[in-house]
Amino acid sequence: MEKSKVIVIGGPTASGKTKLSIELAKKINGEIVSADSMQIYKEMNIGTAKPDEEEMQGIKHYLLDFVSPETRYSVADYKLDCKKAIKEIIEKGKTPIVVGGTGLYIDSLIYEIEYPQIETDLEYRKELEKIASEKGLEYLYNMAKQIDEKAMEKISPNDSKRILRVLEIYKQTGKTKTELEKTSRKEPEYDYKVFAITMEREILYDRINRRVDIMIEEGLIEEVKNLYKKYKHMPTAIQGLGYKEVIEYLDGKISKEEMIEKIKQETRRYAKRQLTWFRKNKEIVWLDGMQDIQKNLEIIMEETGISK
RNA sequence: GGCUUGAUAGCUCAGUUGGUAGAGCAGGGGACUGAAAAUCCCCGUGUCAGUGGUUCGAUUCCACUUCAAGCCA
Repeated sequence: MEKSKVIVIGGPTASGKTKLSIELAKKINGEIVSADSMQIYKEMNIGTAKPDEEEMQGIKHYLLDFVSPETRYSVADYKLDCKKAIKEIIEKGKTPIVVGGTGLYIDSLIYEIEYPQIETDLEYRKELEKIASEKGLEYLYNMAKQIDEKAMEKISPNDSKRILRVLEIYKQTGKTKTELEKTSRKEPEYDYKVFAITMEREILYDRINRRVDIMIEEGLIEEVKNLYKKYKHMPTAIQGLGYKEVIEYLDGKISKEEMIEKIKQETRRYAKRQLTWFRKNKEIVWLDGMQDIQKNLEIIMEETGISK
């Protein structure tokens, strides 16, 4: 039996993914699954540029606005949730359109990466963090090297998160990261067609700057204030761009102008990293974000062979 | 109008006792398998304001010009 087609649209922040995906969904009877590590959180709307009801134009969106900011959510969760959403859409006889800027999430999907079903061992992580602060990160780096020399060839002695992960994987699964990754990629269940939007850097940066100004006008500071008041711990949500900068401002560490500039700059850098990520995928079909939206829809329909 | 100080990378500046120059920031490239909007790695040639002079050789010293800041009229 032929695999069902799933359209995937990536691209940097502020490149017009939301708009394009909604137009596409309208045109081909599709539904949208978000692939965005921050838009999953509830009460984080302005800063994540989450589409509102009006923008969605009645198109159903999955994996948006459904996780508490207190929750620790990860790629492994995403992979499962996303597959479930795709299945649901296909069962309805519609076409799934996966849209978002989180490259890692998209890769977990299109390469059908399987993650062992385990919970993050926070105790162990704390323990490791303690060792790092007492004996230095180098100590952990060497520990990791003992376990998985091959993996460490690619990991910098300064990359604390990856060093910890190598150790955590071994502790929790008894296998090394290298061993696990040898078999983690499975045969994709669907026929993924991946697109990514790009545009001239200068124009993209301009759009980002403008978008940040709009976020401030729409009440980003208020939004963060409320979150900050309500939740003590936001393990992953707090990492959202803009959120930590506003908190620095609220704590009086930086001025409002400095805060705005910082958000803009960090967002520009983020967009650059996103582009680097998507560029790595040689199968990707690039769309020019400055070109007419109808033209991009045509390209997508031609490449996927989906009409309707 | 006179005097003083300055003019070096996109920005802020350092430097060359005369042998064509280097930091921070900005920016660029890359990595990425359970925090990923995270985390991390790599990348610095520019008429040294312009013109002329001294010199084997000037971005460096001298003169003039232009521009900027400050001070005095």
